[in-house]
Amino acid sequence: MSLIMLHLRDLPTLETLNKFAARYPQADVTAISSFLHLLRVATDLSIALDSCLSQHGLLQGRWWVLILLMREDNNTAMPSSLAEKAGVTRATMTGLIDGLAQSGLVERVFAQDDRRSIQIRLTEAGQAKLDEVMPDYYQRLRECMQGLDEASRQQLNVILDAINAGIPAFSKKS
Amino acid sequence: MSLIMLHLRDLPTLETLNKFAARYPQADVTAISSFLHLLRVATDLSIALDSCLSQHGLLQGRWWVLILLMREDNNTAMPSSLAEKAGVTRATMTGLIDGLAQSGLVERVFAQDDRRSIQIRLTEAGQAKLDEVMPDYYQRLRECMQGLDEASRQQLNVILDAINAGIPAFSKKS
DNA sequence: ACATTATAGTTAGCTGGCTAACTAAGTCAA
DNA sequence: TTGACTTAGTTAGCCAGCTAACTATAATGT
Repeated sequence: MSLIMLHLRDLPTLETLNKFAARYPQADVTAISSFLHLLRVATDLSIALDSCLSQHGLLQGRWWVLILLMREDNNTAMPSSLAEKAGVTRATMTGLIDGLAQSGLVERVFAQDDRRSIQIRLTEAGQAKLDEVMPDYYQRLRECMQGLDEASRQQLNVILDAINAGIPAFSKKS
Repeated sequence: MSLIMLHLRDLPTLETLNKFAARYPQADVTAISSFLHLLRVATDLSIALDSCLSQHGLLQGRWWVLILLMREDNNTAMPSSLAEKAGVTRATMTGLIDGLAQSGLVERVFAQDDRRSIQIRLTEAGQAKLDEVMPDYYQRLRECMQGLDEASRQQLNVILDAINAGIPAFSKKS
């Protein structure tokens, strides 16, 4: 589950935005500004998450697979289901599982009823790794978000939903 | 300027969050929820942006370089300056410039005073490409954000600043 | 003046995504 | 029942980032 997005460092000044808006009348200056700000903060959060995980020898993709497995009742899921939930291709999931299996954090269990499919199971070592990483991750996240009260968090969710609703208009094919 | 981040598709339900919070008492459920929501929407926005740019034969990295050049007074900048503003390494910028130069959208101009450094200049074709892409990008972005009034955009900026202030606590090395 | 250090850019090789093509196994309809 | 289709997983090869090492040039200090 890696996402490619802008690695913005240098957000435009209001002056720059107005210069561009003068040439391109379609520009909605506050929309652009909020959009870039959102991508920028999300980028930095993602980098911070990488930094946290790397201190435990994990990367986002593999970490997320472990979490998805722990969510399951018997800590078991099919690769195709994991791929879908993680938002990666099945090919990518094969690679993630290879890495996790090599580290002993998950294991492949062959199904007897359908010999095409296999089950991926979180091992004890995998659970132990999560028990090491998650408290650190949750503690850091708690501290990161502590400047935001419940009302602001709620507001943020409402705003994000509104933006999300507009995304089809952004990515339309025409 | 590509950023690696979660490609989250399957956000946890409240039930799942509570299950994790029961095992890991450090968990701050609303913090986790808002954090993942933010990464998810940013991810989808980035994918939408990719989709828009690809219809004009561009990728985020190269597109951003063109914009940075257009921001400059004489449409000219040094590779190292571009790298810093784009948030990529100089090595990556070399590759971006190679691609843009091959497409004729920028050109390398050798400096006479310091023979180590070169200047990158936006060509007429590069400006024409921006004049093709930016109206489409701005129009799509306007439509995407049209569900958000000015007050909400302002709120979003305040919230993002608050989160941004907490990022050092997230990525601290200890 | 000349050895050291710093700076600008490039190259080589790694990584973790991706798509497309493939194997193997199950399903279904003529 | 057998040929076409679907599904699960893997493999091969591409791409755009990255780091580390390199060349060339400039600046600095003794």
